[in-house]
Order: sequence, then structure tokens, then C-alpha cells
Amino acid sequence: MVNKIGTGEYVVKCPECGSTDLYHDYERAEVICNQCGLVVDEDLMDEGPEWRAFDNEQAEKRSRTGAPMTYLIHDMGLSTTIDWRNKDSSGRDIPSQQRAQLYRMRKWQQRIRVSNAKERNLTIALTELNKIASKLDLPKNVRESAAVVYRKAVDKGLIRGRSIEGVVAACIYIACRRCSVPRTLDEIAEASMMDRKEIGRIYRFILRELGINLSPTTPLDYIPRFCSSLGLSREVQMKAMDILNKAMNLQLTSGRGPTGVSAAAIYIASVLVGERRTQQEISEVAGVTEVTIRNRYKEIAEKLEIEITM
DNA sequence: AAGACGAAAGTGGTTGA
DNA sequence: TCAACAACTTTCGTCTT
Repeated sequence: MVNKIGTGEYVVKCPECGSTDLYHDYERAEVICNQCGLVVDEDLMDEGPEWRAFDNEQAEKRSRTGAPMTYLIHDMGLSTTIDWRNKDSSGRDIPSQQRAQLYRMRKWQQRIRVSNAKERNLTIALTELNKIASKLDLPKNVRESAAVVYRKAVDKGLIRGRSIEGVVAACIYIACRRCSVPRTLDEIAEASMMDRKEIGRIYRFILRELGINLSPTTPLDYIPRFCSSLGLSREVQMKAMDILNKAMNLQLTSGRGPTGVSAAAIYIASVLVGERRTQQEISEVAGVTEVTIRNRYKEIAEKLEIEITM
């Protein structure tokens, strides 16, 4: 099957003709053999973060019926039934049967609220987690990873004094980086409607308390997503990674924000391959300014001796 | 008219005393 | 805890295509 190697190269043989020349169509989520045209693989979904375009639609569709539904069943379902009874009772006499029913419902609600705080917390948190993850188009494995981190945090009692949303957001941030699908703090802050600083604080706190070690984000991790958002071909993507690798070898990336470096590499690659994107377009998806892209790409182009002709 | 460029001042986060 | 510092942003006028 499809194997992801560290370089971002996908190695697979076409069962029909044995060729390794395969084309990945992210829009359709298919792997097609360039030699004989056979559709080698159709389900790219679980293969990794790269199929964002595909996962995008699917996640969107899913989340519409998924997260809000459970939301409805949990919160709304319960509270509306009780409201209903109250209204009804205020208008008319309550038969003893309904009284009994009302009593039972109250008891039920009480049980849910009081009996198992941890379960309750988890239910709310996981719902929240799915909502945020949907907004960020995160694949399932990242969501699960985030859930695992959250569960550990709950077990250690790290939630106390912190908002559930904040901790969830931080867990997602951690999970993203663990799975090499980094999102910036800004993106997560936007999706979770939390303060960026707050998430950062909680994030550091959880890392320390759970003893999690994260290797620092590399600009390479951002390339697939940015390229995909910009509708750039695989060729550009490979080129950008190539440039980045060389730049990293020359220590051009240390101390620099990874998103900026990544954006610059993509800019250079897009020009070289002839699928030019403007600095502004790239700056938007990368979340950095054009100025930063300019500074980075000047440095890289100079050191790598790449000529850029307009 | 849009994109690229770069100077200059401002901002937020890290570091070291 | 505070000031220095580098990276990055904002803003804006100019040049290029």
C-alpha cells in the first residue's frame, strides 16, 4: 500500500504494470498510475494529513451531522423537555402521572450532573474538541491524539482552574504537532475562540505536567498544507521541500519563524516551476506578512544562489 | 492597476542580569 | 522583575510589469 517516507515521497507499485510512477489526485482522493492509468488506491482519507482538500469536504459534511447532533441530544434534548413540562404545568392541573414523570426527569438530570464529574467533563470536552477540530479540518488521528492528551490531563487533575475550552485547544495544538500537522496558535485561537496567549500558557503547562517532549516545528511540516490551500501542484511542493532542505542545511532557518520560512520556500518554488503565486496570496495562507516572505526569500535565494526572474 | 520592494516605526516574546 | 534584543508586523511611498 501507500507508504509515507520521511522525505514526503510516496512509494507504491502499480499492481497492473509495476510502475512506481504514480499520481496523487487530492481532489478525488485517488492514486493513479501514470503509466497505465489504473486507479491504484481510492481511499486516501486515513493515509495522513496531506489530503486536506479531500478531508476538508468530508470533515465538513461529517461535522455538520456529527458534532451539532450530539450537542443537540445532550444539552438541548434534556433542557427543553423540562422546560416544556414547566410551561405545561403552569397552565393546567398536573395529573399525578405527569408529576411522577417530572420527578423522575429531575432526578435523572441531577444524576447526570452530580454523579460523575469526570465523565461529564469529558463529554463536554470531547464535543468541544470535535467542533474545533472540524473547523481546522483535522483528520481523525489528530483528534484521537488530542483526546488522549486531554484524558491524561483530566486524570492528573490539570483542568482545575482552567477553562475546558482552553485545555481542549491546547491539547489540539499538541496533537497537531505530534502528528506533524502543525497549525499555528493563531489558527487554533481563531477556531476555538480563545485567547492565543491563554492557549499558549495552558499548552506549556500541560507539556510540563505530562512530561511531553515535542521536537520543534520544522518549516517542512507546513509545506503540504500551504501548497494545497494555494492549489499548487505536487511539483511545486517537492521543489519547495527541496529548497527548504538546502536552506536548513545552511542554517538559514534557525531562529526564524517556521511559517515565514515555509512561505518563502513556496514562493520561490512557485516562481521557479512557473505556477507563480503573489506574495500576498501566500502571506494569507501562511499567516505571515509579505514583508517577512520577502526578507526570508531574499536570504534564501541569495545563499542558495537562485536567480529569480520576474 | 496590481504586484513587488524596502525603509522606518511599532509590537510581543524571549533572555539575561 | 525589568530592560535589551531579535524577529516579525504595520504602514507607506516608490518602482516595475
